Amino acid sequence: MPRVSDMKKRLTDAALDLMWENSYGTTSVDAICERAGAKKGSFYYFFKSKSELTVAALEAEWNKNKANMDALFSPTVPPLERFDRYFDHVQLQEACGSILGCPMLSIGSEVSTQDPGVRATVERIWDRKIKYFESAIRDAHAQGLIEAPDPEAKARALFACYHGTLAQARIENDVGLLRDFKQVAMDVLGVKHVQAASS
Amino acid sequence: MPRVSDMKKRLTDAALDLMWENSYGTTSVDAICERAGAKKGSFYYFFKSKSELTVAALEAEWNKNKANMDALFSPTVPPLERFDRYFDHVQLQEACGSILGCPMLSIGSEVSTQDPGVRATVERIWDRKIKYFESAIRDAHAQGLIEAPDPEAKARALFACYHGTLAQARIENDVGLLRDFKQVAMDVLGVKHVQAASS
DNA sequence: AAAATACTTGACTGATCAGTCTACATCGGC
DNA sequence: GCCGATGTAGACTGATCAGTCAAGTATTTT
Repeated sequence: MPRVSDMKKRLTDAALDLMWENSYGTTSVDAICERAGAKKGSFYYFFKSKSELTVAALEAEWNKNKANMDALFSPTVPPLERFDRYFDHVQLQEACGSILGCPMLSIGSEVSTQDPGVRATVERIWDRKIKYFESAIRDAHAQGLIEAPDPEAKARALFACYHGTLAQARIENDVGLLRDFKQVAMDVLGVKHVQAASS
Repeated sequence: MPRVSDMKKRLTDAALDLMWENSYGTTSVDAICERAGAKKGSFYYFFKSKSELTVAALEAEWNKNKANMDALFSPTVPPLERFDRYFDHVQLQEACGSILGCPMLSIGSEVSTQDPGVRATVERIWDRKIKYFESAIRDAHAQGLIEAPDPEAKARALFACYHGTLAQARIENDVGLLRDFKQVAMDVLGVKHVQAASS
């Protein structure tokens, strides 16, 4: 066995996988250990509880995705195009498996009244994501592309719609909703209709 | 004890309460029994499993709300006003406690990969709710109030946004999002902006 | 080679889980 | 007054749960 173990990562990966496949509440420590190839003792060597592990797993997942978000929402990209690229990216990821947004949403709605630590983490990560939306909206407003006197509120509203669509798409196992979301986003942002006509 | 017991209702009520306060997965049969003042035997006299109870509870809740939905979405009401009234109604209910939409959403995202029976029930009830949206959208389109060549898709998109906002409002414990949703709904529907000015 | 560090093992505890079972109570109908 | 139907009571089973712990094994440091 190596001096520095990869078990911590294996545990957080396993946890996120299982919570995505099932749910936070129904994912047991035993199951996480089994999938990670760990024994109980190892789990509690690294983490004090399932809650603490979840926090670590979510933060790790965020860090993995941050660079990508930075690129997609780069100020060098025209503001409305940032959303375009982002929702394209989401749709692509969603088509073939898990992504940060979705396990976070299901975990979020599940623990919102239960686990304060996990809840705070989810909110913290969401706030960071909303920041990307917000600055893109502010830029779009400044360029006169949209009318958004309150970028923060607009960002939050769009984020909520986006998450709802993500959740619905998952529950009904229908990517169509996600495919159409780009247009919905433009509507919510208040962009003048560009009829993506059939020819 | 009366000939006909109210225990069935007490059990479904207790179940929905607990699932709203916590979640589907973490709500145990024992806890439901305790809250309903029932013993294990009574529970399994009425229901074969937690899953079956949940289905019954959701259907019962829907039936309780159906008349209200019919009134709010009555064809006698101008189509866009139906949404206005509905989201007002939702906001009011949400401000002081539970409502059908929300426990259904959290249960839905939780069991989407687990319990097929509950999942099917959630989808069935959602489909019914979407029908209200859909016909209002079709009417609005017919009256030239909005441009919606595909009312079903529009209804589903709006429904997803609505649910996302509901979920977000709950998680962040912020009714503001819900208050603003009427405008977002109009945007998604494609209604020309009516600036609800500050005077 | 000894000691310290970093990690692993798996048995164990006590609580809680879903679900079963038999015995019992209360009622309307006769 | 008794019978069948509708419901209730609660002990019990075996599985699974989160979390503990003492003992062990590599690997690096000294």
